[in-house]
Amino acid sequence: MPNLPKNPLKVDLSQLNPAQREAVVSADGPLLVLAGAGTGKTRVVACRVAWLVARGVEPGAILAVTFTNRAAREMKRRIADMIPAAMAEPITVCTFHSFGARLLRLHIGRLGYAPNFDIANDAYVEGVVQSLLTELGLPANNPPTAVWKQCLSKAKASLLTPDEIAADDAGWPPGFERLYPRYIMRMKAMNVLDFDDLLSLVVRLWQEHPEVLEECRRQYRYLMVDEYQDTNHTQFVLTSLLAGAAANLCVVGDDDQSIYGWRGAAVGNILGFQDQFPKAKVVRLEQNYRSSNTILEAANQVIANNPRRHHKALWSRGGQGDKIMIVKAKNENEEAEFAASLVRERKAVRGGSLDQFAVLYRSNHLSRSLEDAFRRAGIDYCVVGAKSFCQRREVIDALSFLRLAANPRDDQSLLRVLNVPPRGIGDRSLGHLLELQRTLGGTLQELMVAGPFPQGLSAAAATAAGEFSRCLQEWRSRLRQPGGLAEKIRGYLREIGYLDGLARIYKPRQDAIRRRENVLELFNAAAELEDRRGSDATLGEFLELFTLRDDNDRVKGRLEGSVALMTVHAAKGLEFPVVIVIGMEHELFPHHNSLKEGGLEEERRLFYVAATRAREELYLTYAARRRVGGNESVRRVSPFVREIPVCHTIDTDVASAFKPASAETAAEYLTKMKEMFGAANN
DNA sequence: CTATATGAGCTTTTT
DNA sequence: GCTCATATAG
Repeated sequence: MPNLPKNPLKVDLSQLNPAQREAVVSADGPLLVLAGAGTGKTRVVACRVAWLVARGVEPGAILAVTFTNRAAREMKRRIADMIPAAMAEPITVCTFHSFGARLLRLHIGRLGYAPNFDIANDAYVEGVVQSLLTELGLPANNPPTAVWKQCLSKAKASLLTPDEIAADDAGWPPGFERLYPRYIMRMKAMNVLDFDDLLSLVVRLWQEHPEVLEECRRQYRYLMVDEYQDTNHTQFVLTSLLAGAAANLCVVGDDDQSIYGWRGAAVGNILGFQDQFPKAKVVRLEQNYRSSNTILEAANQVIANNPRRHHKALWSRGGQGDKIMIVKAKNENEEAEFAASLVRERKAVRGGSLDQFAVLYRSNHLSRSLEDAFRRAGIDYCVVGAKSFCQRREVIDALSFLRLAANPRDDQSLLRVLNVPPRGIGDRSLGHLLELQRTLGGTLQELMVAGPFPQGLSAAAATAAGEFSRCLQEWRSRLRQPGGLAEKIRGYLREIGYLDGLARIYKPRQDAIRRRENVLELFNAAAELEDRRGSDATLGEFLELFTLRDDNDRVKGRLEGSVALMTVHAAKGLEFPVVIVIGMEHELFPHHNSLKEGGLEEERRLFYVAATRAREELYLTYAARRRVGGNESVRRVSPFVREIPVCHTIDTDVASAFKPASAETAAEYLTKMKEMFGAANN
C-alpha cells in the first residue's frame, strides 16, 4: 500500500430523519432511544458507532451489546459498511452472554472456577434438574422440569441467593429452596456454567474484585445496549456497574415490544431509565419505514390501552394502505385452509415469491392445522423455530459425548450417555456408581476406572464400562492435540459406538437416518469452525460456539421461497409484506395462562409486535369452534381485535371472503377486491 | 437390562 | 396429535 494521505472519516447523516440524527450525535452522557417498530433502529445504532469513531473516540473503547447473535452480526455488518475495516475491527459488538463468557474465561479463577468451564444449554440444565429431583425425592414431573428450570433461571436472573429464596415464601414451587442450592453446588462441582451464570458471575466478579471492574471501565468508555426492554435484573446491574458515574450509556429499545417478561425481563428497566439517570436525554423514533398507516394506526390504538408505557405514536410517509381483514372461520381447519387459499390468491395477484408471506400464531401447536392445509394446497412452507436443532435428542447425546471428552468433571453428561446406545450398564449399575460417589466422593469418571466399581457389576457390564472409559481417555488425549477436529470428533463418536448405535436406538429406519444426518451436521459445524479458525480450533471452542450460537442462520436459508410459519415471539424483528395472524381468540391470544399475573399488558404488546410485522396487508383470523386438547370448545374473538378502530377493518367470514353469497356481500366483496387490486397496482 | 406398550399433558423460549 | 415417563414382559 502506498502512503496515501488518510481521508478524514466522514459519516453521512443526510439520509437520517431529525430524530434519528439526534440519537446519533448525542454522544456523551446517558441516552434513551425509544425506537418504535420499523423506525430504523439498527441503522441508527450503527450510525452512532461510526459517528463516535469519526469524532475521535477510540474504536476499542466502544462496546455494543445485543441479545442475539443475529443482531450482533447485523450490527457489525452495518458498521463495517460505514467505516474502514481497521477501525471497525477493534469495536466490541457482541451478545451479553458472549461478553460474559469472554470476561469470565480471563478472570473466573478468582471465583473458584476453572477457566475452561463448559457452558450448559437448556437440555443440559434439564438433565441436571432431573437428577437432582430424584436425589431430593421430589416428584419427577410435577411441576415439569421445564418449570423448575425456569424458576432456577428467574432466581439467578434476579440475583437471589439460596438464603433469600428460603426466606421468600412468594411463588416458588415447594421444594425449590432445597433444589436451588443443590443445583448451584452441582454445577460448580462439574465446572459448568449456565446462561444466567455468564451474567451473574460477572456481577459477582465485579463486586468482589473491584479492580477488574475498574479495568473494564477504563477499556469500555462508550456503552450501547440494544433491545433494552428485554434486559433482566442481572443485565441491568451489569450495565449500571460498567457504565459507572461517567454513564456514557446509550440504551435503545421499545417498551411496547417487551414480550419476555415471563422469562425475567424487567420492563421497569426501560420505563425507569430516567429515574435512574435524571439527566438522561430521551429521543423518540416514531417515523416508521415499514408499514402502511392503517396498520400503524391500528397498532397505535391497541397499544394505547396499556397504562404503563412511554408514549409513542408511529406514523409513516407511505400511504394509508389496505384495510385490515378480520376473518371468522368455522373451526381451525377452515381457518387453516383459508390461510392457504389466501396465500395462493394474494400471490397470484401480487406476483413475487412465497417468502413475502408469514402466518403467525400465539402458540406452537397451532402450526399443525396450518401445516396440513399448506401441504394439501401444495404451498411450500417453513415452520420456524419450533424444535431447535440443539434440542433434538440425538444432538444432545452427541454433544454430551463431546462435553465428556472436554471436561472430566462433567458427571451429568456421563450419566446421560453411559448407556447410549445400550451397553448393559442400566439403572442398577448407575445407582451403584452414584452410591460410591456418595461415600467416596470424586468424579464419576474417576470412580469408573478405578476402585471398587467394576467389582459390583456383572461381568458384561464391567467389560462395557472398562471399554467405555478406555475409549474416552484415548480420544480425550487425541482431541487435545491440535488439528483435524471434525475428523477426530467423527472418529470418537464412531469408536464409542454412538454413530452405529443410532440404528439400534431409533426404530423406524427412516427416523434413524434422519437423526444420523443431524449428528453429521455437527461434524459440518466443526469443519466450518476449522475453516474459520484454522487448524488449531479446539474442542472447547467448538462447544462454546455451538452452545452460544443461534439457529437462525439455518432457518434463514430455508425460508427463501416459502411461507414462514412461526410464533409471534419468533417473528420479533422480522417483517413481511403480508402477515396473517391466526387464532385471534379470547383465551388463546391473550393466552389464558397469562391473564392471571397482570400479563394482559404483555399479551397486548405481543399483539402489537404481531401487527407491526406487516408491511402492506394484515389479516386476523379466528375460529368459532376449536379443538383444544381433545374436546371442542366455542371461541370468542380476541378483545385486541375489537380495540382496533372499526374504520381500519373489514369484518367477514371465510365463506364470503372469497365467494359472495348474497347481493350485498357480493357488493362488499367487489369493493374489497377493488381495494386489493388497487393496492397491488400502485 | 432392553425393548415395547400404555397413559398423561400441553404458552411464549433471544442466550 | 405428538412427545415424554413410567410400567411390564421378555
